[in-house]
Amino acid sequence: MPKPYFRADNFHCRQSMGYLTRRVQNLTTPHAEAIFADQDLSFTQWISLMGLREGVAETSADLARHLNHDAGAVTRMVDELEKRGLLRRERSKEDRRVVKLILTPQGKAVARMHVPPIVDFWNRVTNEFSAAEIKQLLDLMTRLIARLEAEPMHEAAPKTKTKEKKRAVK
Amino acid sequence: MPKPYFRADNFHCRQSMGYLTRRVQNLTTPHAEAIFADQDLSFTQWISLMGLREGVAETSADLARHLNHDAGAVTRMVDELEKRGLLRRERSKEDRRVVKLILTPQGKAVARMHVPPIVDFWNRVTNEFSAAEIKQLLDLMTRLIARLEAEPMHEAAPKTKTKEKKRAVK
DNA sequence: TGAAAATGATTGCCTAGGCAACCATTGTCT
DNA sequence: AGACAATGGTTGCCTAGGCAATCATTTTCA
Repeated sequence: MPKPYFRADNFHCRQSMGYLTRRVQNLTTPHAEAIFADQDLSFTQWISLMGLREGVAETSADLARHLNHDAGAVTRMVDELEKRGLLRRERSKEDRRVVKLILTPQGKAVARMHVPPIVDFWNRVTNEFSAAEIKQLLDLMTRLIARLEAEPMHEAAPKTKTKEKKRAVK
Repeated sequence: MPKPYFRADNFHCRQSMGYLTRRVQNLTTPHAEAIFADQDLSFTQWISLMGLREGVAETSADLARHLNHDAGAVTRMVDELEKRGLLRRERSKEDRRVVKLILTPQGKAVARMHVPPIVDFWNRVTNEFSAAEIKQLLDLMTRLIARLEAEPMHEAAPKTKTKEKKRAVK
């Protein structure tokens, strides 16, 4: 295991993972949303349809985790997509808690329809990168994602000294 | 200029820039917010203080662009930070529209105080990467950011055929 | 087994952030 | 110069999304 790369003394955000990844996101999102601005589908809705299409998610809870959104918010968005006939809900036989989300043919068509402008955007943005560099970047991010998925969530430090007896977390 | 890397036919999100960068963000944010959950400072507020500290931003408008947030929202957040004595506003002499945001000593202290847990987090996440790989990733993202900053925003296609006379954009 | 914990889905409520309107100031173009 | 566009900041209003409570179901484990 190599020694830590980042240091708290001499921290500079322009060379930090958090700053750079966040900046990429903050610059990308407005472009993506602008592409969808004149459509009757929001960027978030499209991502959801694509997630279902690609099997990355197949339930409401999957989408919530995937989008890092609240489960309630996703329920309401799914309501909307269902109302428009882009997907349907189907109670699972194996686990009767879960409701599977199934794209309708229209849903698949709408998802596919919006792929080209997004692909064009990324081709423009990466047009000064070699194929090897793009591949390198995708690979490194994929590995980073695997590590992030494995990272346990931070626990809040207890405010008072903890006694032997375990305290209710409230 | 190399030929386009991404293609709309055979699109797979797990090998797409948009999906991967978004996923990194969606996995990272909850961890960062968890670190701040028991503090009396939000992650967004900390980012703002750091942006001011590092000279990445020095006005409310800078912060709004930087965070990809609404200017109004930033005004209110700055109100809060000012009320807590972490920064002060100072009307610029050169351009009397702008209000410079100046960190107070307490503001600087609070910003610095929260650096270590974030740095630790990123060192844990990247502990299976070599220094060269981390550097490579940071470099590629930096170049990507430069291209994103240069990319012009998407214009909505006009709904009707455009006449010679330029139309008001409303 | 069966009690407690975990998970999925949904709803009501509330807040952070988006939108639009506004004013002040500066930059641009003729 | 002076008209008009662009920019910075602020406010009121509204909505998307977060939080918490609830119920149904499943999993865990003593």
